[in-house]
Amino acid sequence: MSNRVLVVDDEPNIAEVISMALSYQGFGVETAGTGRDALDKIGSFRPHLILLDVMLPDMEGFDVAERLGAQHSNVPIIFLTARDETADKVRGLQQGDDYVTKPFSLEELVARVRMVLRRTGKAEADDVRLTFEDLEMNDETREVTRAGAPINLTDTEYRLLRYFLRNPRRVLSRTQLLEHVWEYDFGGDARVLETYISYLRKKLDPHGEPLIQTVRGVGYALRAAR
Amino acid sequence: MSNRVLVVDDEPNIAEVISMALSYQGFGVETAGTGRDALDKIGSFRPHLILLDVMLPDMEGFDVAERLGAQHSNVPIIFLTARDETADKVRGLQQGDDYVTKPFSLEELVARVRMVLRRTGKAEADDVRLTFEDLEMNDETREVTRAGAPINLTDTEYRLLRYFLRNPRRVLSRTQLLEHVWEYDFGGDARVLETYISYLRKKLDPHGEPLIQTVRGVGYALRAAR
DNA sequence: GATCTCGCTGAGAGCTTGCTGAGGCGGAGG
DNA sequence: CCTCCGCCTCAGCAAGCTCTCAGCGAGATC
Repeated sequence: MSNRVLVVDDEPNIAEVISMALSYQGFGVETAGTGRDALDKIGSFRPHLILLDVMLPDMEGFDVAERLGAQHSNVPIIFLTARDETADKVRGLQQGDDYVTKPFSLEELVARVRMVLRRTGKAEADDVRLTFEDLEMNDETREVTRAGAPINLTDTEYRLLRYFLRNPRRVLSRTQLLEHVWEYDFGGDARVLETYISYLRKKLDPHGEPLIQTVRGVGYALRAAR
Repeated sequence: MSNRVLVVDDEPNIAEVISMALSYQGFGVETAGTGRDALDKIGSFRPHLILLDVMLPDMEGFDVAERLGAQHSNVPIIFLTARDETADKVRGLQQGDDYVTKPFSLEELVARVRMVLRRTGKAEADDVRLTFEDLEMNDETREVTRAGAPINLTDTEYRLLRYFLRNPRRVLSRTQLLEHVWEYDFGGDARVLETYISYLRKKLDPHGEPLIQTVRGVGYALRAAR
């Protein structure tokens, strides 16, 4: 059985996107659009973790958190908040809680969710070690090696590679990659992706077979050459 | 029992073509030409999914969607829209919704329909793996093998073969193939098809018996030689 | 068997898609 | 304030794919 996450956001698009990303990674997911709704669903769904938008139509996310605390003391919460609401504005962080500022990339969000679950000891078998062929990644130390040789990656390169490692062999579309690795409202030139694929290949391939295959007109896949 | 789809488009030709493609794939289909008509039929037909043209004679597709939301909250909608109406113009996407720009290939449309149904958990049996004789196709990784040997296909070759695999043994007419694999208003030389059949045979047959049979004067079929 | 029609395939033009090197910009750290 | 590093943009180049065309071969018809 996998961990359950309740997503509370009044923007259906956002709730949807987050929900898809999480269920893709094997989490059980339910969504709620209002504070009331959230409080209702907590009883039946019994999530291990709650993703909670700070701004909700009927009440502040914090109020939800407080009422929650009264009932189901120990469910950790990750708050979703706009970037300009500074960190200290996020009051009421209990032990185990965390927050993420919008806009975020789905990769980042999923990473936070895993981290909080691990921290609060509610995580299932954790996949901290990701491997494919002779490529290894440790998501706790952020170390990456190929055939034993250490590889230095920048943050973006790292998150891109991690998304590939979580979806090996599968063909990932440009859109999918941009949505997951970049911030979800990234509006810039889609060719960044190609640049980063190029960076990754340059760093990974000197130690062996090419691993990132181009599927022309569709996307990219992490797989061994044929 | 299979999934039901309501097709709403005021162009009878388009509605017809889509309807045929979907019923061919085992979906239950009804069509409506106006917004009023659509709202009427939803009650009796109770579709699992709605294909909705954005431009309708009596009202905007979005209005239909809104009224719908009021009544039958959770039916996902796929909007059909002209290519130049940019993505963000497609407002009001609810959870589970999607959109497709015209012109599209029927293969693409069917793929979207399946995806949305799967996403909203209303899908029937999953068909990610397609096989025929010793030929195998995995639609997630886009890997194709014959007798275990991997085969590299370009995008068009892949989509053509997939359509064959979804309709094995059946004789498929040129028109049918062109409509499904190419964009439905493809105006070019119909002989592309022959070229691609030739490409496919060249790639598939070295590993065994010929699989794509010509039915002279009619079309092609995927079946073992006799 | 002759003729005609339909289908097959090799070659190649043109276009789309992807790759990569160079550089500007901005933030972090000294 | 200056420097360095990582992120993103841009433009030119390369490669791959799609489609066209034409000539040939194989079936069909009489």
